[in-house]
Amino acid sequence: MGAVKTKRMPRAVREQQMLDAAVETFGRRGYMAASMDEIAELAGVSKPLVYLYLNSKEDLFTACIRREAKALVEAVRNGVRTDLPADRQLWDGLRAFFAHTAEHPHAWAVLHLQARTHGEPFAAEVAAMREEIVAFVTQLIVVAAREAHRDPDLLEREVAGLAEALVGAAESLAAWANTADGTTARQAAATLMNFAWAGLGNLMEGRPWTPPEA
Amino acid sequence: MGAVKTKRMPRAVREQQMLDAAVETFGRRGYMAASMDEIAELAGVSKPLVYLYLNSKEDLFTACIRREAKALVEAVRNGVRTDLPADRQLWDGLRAFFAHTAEHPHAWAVLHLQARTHGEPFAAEVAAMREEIVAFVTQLIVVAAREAHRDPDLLEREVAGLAEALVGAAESLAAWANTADGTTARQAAATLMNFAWAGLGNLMEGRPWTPPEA
Amino acid sequence: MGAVKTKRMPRAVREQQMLDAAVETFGRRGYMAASMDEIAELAGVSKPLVYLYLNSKEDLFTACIRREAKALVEAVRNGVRTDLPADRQLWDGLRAFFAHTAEHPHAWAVLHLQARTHGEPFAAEVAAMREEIVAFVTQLIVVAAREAHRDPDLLEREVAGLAEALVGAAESLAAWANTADGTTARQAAATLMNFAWAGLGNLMEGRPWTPPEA
Amino acid sequence: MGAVKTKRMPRAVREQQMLDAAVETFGRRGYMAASMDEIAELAGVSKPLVYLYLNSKEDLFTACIRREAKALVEAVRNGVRTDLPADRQLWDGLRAFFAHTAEHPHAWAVLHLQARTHGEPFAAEVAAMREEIVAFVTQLIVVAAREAHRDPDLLEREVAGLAEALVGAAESLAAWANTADGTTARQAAATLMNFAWAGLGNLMEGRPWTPPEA
DNA sequence: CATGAATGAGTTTTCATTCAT
DNA sequence: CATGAATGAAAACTCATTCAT
Repeated sequence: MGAVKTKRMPRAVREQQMLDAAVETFGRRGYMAASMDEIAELAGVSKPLVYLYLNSKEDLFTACIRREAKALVEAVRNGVRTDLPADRQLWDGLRAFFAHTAEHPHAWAVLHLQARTHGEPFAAEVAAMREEIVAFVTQLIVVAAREAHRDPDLLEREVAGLAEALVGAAESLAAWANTADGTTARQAAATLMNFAWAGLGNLMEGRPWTPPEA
Repeated sequence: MGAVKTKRMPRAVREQQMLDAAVETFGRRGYMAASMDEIAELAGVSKPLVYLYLNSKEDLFTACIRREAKALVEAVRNGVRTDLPADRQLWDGLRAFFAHTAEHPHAWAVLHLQARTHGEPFAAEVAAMREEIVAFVTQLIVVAAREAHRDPDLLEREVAGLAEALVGAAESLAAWANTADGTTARQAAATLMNFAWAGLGNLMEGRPWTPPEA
Repeated sequence: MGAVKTKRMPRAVREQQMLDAAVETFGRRGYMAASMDEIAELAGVSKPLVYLYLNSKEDLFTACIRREAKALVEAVRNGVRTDLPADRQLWDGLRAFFAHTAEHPHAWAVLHLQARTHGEPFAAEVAAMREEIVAFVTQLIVVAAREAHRDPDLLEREVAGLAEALVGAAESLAAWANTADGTTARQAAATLMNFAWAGLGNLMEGRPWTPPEA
Repeated sequence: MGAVKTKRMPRAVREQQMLDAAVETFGRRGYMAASMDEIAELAGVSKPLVYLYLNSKEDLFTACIRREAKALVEAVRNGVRTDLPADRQLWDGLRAFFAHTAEHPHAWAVLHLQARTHGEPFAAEVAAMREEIVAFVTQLIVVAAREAHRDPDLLEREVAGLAEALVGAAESLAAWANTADGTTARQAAATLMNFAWAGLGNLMEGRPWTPPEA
């Protein structure tokens, strides 16, 4: 599984290999239990090279978080077409989210578990990403309320908590969805849409939402 | 801060003091960063005594998880009267949950963050507790469906995911709720009830839920 | 040569053994080149014990400097009887100094070479000791001038430099004296007395050397 | 601060730039703490080039010592006119010595502190230079004795120690003199002349200090 | 029972040094 | 010539864990 020991690679490439190895190791073992030795070996390089390029264990971890946070947000963004109705956007976003976390379980472990468990420098990094997603969801809810011709002011005090709960539920279901095979990713999204959108709709109007194309 | 150094305490008491110290230290520093030295000192005993009673760091951590998992489940159980309607039970359970996690932040950190972040032996321990709670919620949903004269079989495939999502949302909101003061604990429960119950009700019937004695 | 590996010694004793080993190693190899491994092995203990008792390499080095500086000053002090005439005091002090440095070459290397070569924290420690000795010598010169019924005010501006030069010369001769056997220690003292005291006498009798042109 | 990165310099020039950088770095940081990376960067060349020209850290350090020792001896030599009387030669030599060490503090640190602190290969190098200076001073003393029409044989056994003490005092005063501004360099020389020459004169006029009790 | 004394094994990190291009 | 890429070896420091008393 370790990369083929090719010699003399350009720095940018080697750095990505190191980050790959680091994400896997941090995700598997946890931040503290992961040793730089193991990461270096998995990356197929010597430890000094890891330090030369990434400075320290902390910096390496931060680099992992940044790369994976960016990748996750982009995956969700790319899964959504902003010209579609809000419910469709949420549905697509959820599916992209579950698909990405299922495909990159170590990255998800780093973001969801490790980064939050090891102090401010790292937690803050992930909190920023999370806020971006919560903001996206919040905006979707507001748009949905507007589409339903509801007065958004009335909902405003609830929206923050709702978005927070929705994102929390999604994060929680990610682990659940990733246990079984790919089908469940879609199912998870469906479950959550029903759970969330129907609830929201009920708040605002009263009609359950159903996933498109069966 | 450390317990008063009283000599000759019965073993059971000493063990609890050690677990108190361990939970606080594990919660504060994380499993790996917590040192047995610090725990022993905080407990007011010598290190060999910790080993005599609790065998190893792993066993000590496991003992912490077990004790706190049990305490949390009991807190939720004690907050609920099974002779009341399902929605009331859920509402009471959520409030008890948020109250307990707010009162025992280190214990909650151990269960929610540390235990899940450090490999199977510990994660499994917490998963067991979680399943107990999910089962409780699942049963509440089934009862609610029955109270609403709905065919529970029709819902069965959804119920697992719903309960999972509800619990996940609750866990997620626990951190959110614990940031501000006690009022928010209640608010968190209310938000979650609206989010969840209204959605469920919608699925089954179509009536929003409102907290009692607002 | 390493201490006999006796187990379970009281802390105070072990600490002295460690300092012995550290002084020898620092003196022999230099501060940076000395490894904690080597010191621990020479002391006949494991490295963690060295850290447990002396905290860090820096602290260990500082402890060495303090102990040896104190020992050297005390050796000189004990060699001098303050009720004797000034020249006799200087003679006795010099002999004590040369004897002590000859008997503890590693300690002298630590104080004279290593401590001054590795930055403020350490240099300051030695500078304090040196000032104590310079002050002692300065006072002897003043007393000698008074005994010679000379006006000390006239000399005041010179005395600082003279004491400094005398101490410097002594430090320099210490290495020279330590090369050969014990006899040379006495000879070194005699040489220095001749060098210094005769010069001082000349000064006080009003026959200073004056620089050419201006 | 680093030399301007000009391409294609003749080897001799590049080597001098490297030595400049090395002397500064060794003087500032100490032999062990100085890293080849820092030296190469300060010299404005790549690390392999340093190795190509100077072989190893040890060789580089030795080259520094040799160059600076030679420079110091030459500075003293050039400051002295051998056709003048001995005391004048000593006075001029001391002034040249203090001036050179004040102007090249890093070089002086390398010679006086670093080289002597890091084992035989280097200490020997400096010892050679020192002996050259001691020999020069010894010869001056002998000449002075001859000028004073004294039998030099009588003094022979003392002269070595006197020269040693004089040089040691000078080395010691170099640090002292370099703390304040240029004026003190001259003062240091004067102090030392007074100290030394007067003492010598005393000796030769037959008024040596004699140790008590034989 | 309780503890001061002690350590094996492992951690992160740094550095002098060398190739392949 | 010149350099970016790469590493073997070792250093300081920590920690869970155990005896001897």
